[in-house]
Amino acid sequence: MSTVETADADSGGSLHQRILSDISEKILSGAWAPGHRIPFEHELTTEYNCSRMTVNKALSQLAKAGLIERRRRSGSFVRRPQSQAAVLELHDIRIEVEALGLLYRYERLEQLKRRSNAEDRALLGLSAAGSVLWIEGLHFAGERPFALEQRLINLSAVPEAGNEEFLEIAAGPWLIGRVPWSEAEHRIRAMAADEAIADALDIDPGAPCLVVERRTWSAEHPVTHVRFIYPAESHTLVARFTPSQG
Amino acid sequence: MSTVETADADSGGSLHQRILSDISEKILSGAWAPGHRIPFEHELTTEYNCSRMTVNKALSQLAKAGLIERRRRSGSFVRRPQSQAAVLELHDIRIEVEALGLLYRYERLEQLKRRSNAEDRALLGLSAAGSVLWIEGLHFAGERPFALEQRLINLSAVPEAGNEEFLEIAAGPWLIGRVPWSEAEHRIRAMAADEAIADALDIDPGAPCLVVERRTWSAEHPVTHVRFIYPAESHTLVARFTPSQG
DNA sequence: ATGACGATTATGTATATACATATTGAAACG
DNA sequence: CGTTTCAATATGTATATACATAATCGTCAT
Repeated sequence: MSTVETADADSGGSLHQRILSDISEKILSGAWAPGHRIPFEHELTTEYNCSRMTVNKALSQLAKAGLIERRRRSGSFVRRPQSQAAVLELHDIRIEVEALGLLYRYERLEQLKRRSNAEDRALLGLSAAGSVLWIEGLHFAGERPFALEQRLINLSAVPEAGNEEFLEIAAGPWLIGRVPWSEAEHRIRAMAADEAIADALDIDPGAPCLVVERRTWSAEHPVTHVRFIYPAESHTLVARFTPSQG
Repeated sequence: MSTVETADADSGGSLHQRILSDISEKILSGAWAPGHRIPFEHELTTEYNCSRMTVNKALSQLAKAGLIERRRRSGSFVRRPQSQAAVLELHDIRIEVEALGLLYRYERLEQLKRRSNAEDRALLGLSAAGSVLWIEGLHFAGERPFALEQRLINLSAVPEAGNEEFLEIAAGPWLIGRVPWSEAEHRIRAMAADEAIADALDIDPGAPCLVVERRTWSAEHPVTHVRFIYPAESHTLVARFTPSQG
């Protein structure tokens, strides 16, 4: 009953990688249904003629990826799909526009330094008052407005931003590189354009827009809140979901 | 210069877990900037007084998570943030509605078995003709329509679906559990409600809607294409982005 | 029957060791 | 001076081994 040996689909070269992909193939194809018990480590050990540590490495990764569930004394089992989580790629708008083969341009509409009011603090998630920077700008694709950006920057977290004039480059790309690593929360919804938005985006008032709001933290400190408003025709978000395999 | 020993923030108990969280804390806080060289494995070995395998396990995981980059002979380095990828949680609509404290109800509007036409094949990504199931249904939150669902099921992949009447349970929950594991692609956009949609959702024609389209494959076979149409007020998608930590 | 208890078992973590591999830096050479 | 060669080095992978831990099963006493 010795399997493999000749390798089905060598995916990475190392043994534990092959064990991993062999098993995930069985699960993803449905050959091993949810609830099915995966061979014990010592069985795989003889099947692949390797040590338990090698098998363990593969199974641990499968468990972390959420494909299997491991229970002491009982064995490892195929989990049933549950968390419908998808990976949403959020590109820089410049990239997005240039991918369409159009000329990108950014234009600042308004910029204002002020002491944070209650609404600012709510948006940023701040408890104490402090100064913030408010920026409104337009992203163009060719001649057409592509997206309206409304941004609030917490100057306590990024004081250098107070000295910048975001005239022709948006604050987003500027912030990346300055802020080390970040956590972010996105909210996506549809909205009807009000007068001001319709005017800026050159669309009809009441026309549907896609709104993407992002709140960003770095090391627990709120950094920025930004709202992108896209005319419905100009943008589609794409998210992919694949069970495992980093 | 011996650090830790007493443990800063025990996050999981095991040593390699602590090493991992110690280092990721340094990176995420910005203490170790992008490009910074992380101590060599043998240095961490003496710092934590453990074997190289233990250190290696932690660093390998950090590398897989994308926080660091490892180069032979040179060492490991903090990567700069790049791929703005966020995890989008897509819950079952029933869950979504019940989380709002409202009564959930599903009502089928239309169901039709037919031979796939060109549009069906484009939506599902099928090359050959075959029979498909078309279903339209409404999800209610209390008395109000919450979302309109338009679904196409590839009966070659899920023949049993042809015998079902999706009268009071939506096809989504039914498909999960029947289809082993899946890959999915989502498209999210805004749209103005046309007459038919406005009528079904009891909103004004032209009102903004959020549209989520999902294509699903299982073991390379197209399974279903579904379009959820939400009135703008009824739904906000939330996506979170955190650099690492499984 | 039922409950307590200990043996068994599979996984979880860690160790010391070994060799492979890629890359760097320096020495040797033309 | 430029090139080749080689040794040093850090990571990558695998092994055999050890003990910890949790869950299950059978046994035994109540």
